[in-house]
Amino acid sequence: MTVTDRVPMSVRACSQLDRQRHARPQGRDRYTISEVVDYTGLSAHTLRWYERIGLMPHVDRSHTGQRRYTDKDLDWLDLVGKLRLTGMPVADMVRYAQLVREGDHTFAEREHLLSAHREDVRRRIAELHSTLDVLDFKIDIYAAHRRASEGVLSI
Amino acid sequence: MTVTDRVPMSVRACSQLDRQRHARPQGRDRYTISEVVDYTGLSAHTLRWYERIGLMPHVDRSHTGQRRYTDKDLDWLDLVGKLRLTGMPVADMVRYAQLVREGDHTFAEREHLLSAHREDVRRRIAELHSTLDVLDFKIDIYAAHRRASEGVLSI
DNA sequence: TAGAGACTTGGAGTGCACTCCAGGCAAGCG
DNA sequence: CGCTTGCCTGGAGTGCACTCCAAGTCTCTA
Repeated sequence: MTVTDRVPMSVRACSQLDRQRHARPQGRDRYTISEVVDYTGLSAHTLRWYERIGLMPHVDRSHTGQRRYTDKDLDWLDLVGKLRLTGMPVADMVRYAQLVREGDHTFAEREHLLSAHREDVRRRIAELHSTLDVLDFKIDIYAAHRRASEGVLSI
Repeated sequence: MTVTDRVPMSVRACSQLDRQRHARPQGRDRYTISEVVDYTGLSAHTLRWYERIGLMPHVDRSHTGQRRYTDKDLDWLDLVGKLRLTGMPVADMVRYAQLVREGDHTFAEREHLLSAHREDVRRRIAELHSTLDVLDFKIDIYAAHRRASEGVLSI
């Protein structure tokens, strides 16, 4: 019985318009953190934090210790972004990342985790639709009032 | 570029099953806080907090100072619950409550606020659908692997 | 080779939406 | 009359997901 299911504002704000505002720089396979920032829209802080909490599958480093992300990392961040959009708790994503690291014998549990989440997403879609009905109803009332006061109905 | 769009776990957990686990006690029109807790699924803490932040349209009191909610209050809490399900920030709901208190001359702004939110909800539904596609894809892979290892395809 | 700008770290801070606590009042019951 | 139960208050605490800071290192351009 508690809170917690967020979809970052940032995500909502950016989702359609600046999606892929920077296409993936093809084929280099060793991206700096700021390139990944441009690509994903996440902040560098957040990327480092993801790593700290175990949400990234071991990011490579340059000889001086700077992060170098691969195409595989970007693919992973795409998936994480999708899951995040649906409000999957970070803890669940970390669990999934853990399973991926553990190897093929965790396939069953991964499937189960994703299936459960899919059910959740379906339920949420249904909830949102039912809210849309309420919004439509309310908005219709206000719109009717506005049209009336604008004189459209006063002929 | 920041967080914040929550749908309480509580809400998601309760939404289908124990919806209306306690039907509205008809016609009394003076409900105690614990009756409202049963009806809405919100905690008493949360109900008092809603009032404190201006999300409730002035709740009546008994002669000893205890809250007495009306049917109108329950209707309002239903709407708030719907908006909350969609992850509308509490600040926005407070703004809406304010407009309602201010009277009919705020109809236009209320319509605008709800319309903007409706767009938001529609966008979120679309996002969720696109995530469903990704989940389906992933789950198919795991399921195919499982079937293969179960020998279904080894004939 | 100097300076700007990008990168590193651990840990502290932020904002949201609750959630709980201490201390106290009021009503009903044996 | 004492006891339990339900309610009241302001303010502090919680959990999540970031977000920022300080202080230092590295890299690139002029």
